[in-house]
Amino acid sequence: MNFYYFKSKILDLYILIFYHFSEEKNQVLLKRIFYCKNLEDINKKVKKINNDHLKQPSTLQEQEILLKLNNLIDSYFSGVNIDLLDAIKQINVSYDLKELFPTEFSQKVMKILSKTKFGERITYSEIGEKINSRAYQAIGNVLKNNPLPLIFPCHRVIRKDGKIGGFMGITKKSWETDLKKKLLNLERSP
DNA sequence: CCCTTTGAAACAG
DNA sequence: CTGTTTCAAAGGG
Repeated sequence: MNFYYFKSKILDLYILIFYHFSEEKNQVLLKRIFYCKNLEDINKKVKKINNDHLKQPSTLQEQEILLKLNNLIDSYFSGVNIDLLDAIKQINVSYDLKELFPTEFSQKVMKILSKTKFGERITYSEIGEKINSRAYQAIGNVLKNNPLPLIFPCHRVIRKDGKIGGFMGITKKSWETDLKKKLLNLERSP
């Protein structure tokens, strides 16, 4: 597995990406994305993975793809209406749906989430209705464990009472919930 | 089995 | 309007 990170030019935030690169397909296969507050955060996450063959991008091809992904994400952060789930396909970035979401329940949740577009919001309750479940906390659990935030826009899920809801496992006010707010705000149409 | 979980609803103050 | 209590189903240990 490889990792790559960059600092956003728009938001005060680092993005850390774990991925696998296939030279045959010239494709970056996403495994996990993290929002990080600072470099220390990144170090912790990288150490935690502690995979023997963990390395940074080596080939020119993968660097090229990652740079495109970097730019795509920063455009998104600057308020451009981009469907990341779709846009990454065009720059040879992909993911394995079954690997990311092994259970039936999580797949259903993510399928509904994938349908929410830029600027839209959905509530935990509405997701529950659509998948015929009232296990709201379990839905929150799936979203918390979302391996590819941003790509799968879990920040668009808010509470039914209009409150922002939790983010990255944190419910109280924090930089995590502030980030969720920022992400929702930048999607607001001008 | 036991515990926790990015929530909701009902209720108290 | 803020706290509590109960509910609910999935997932990890």
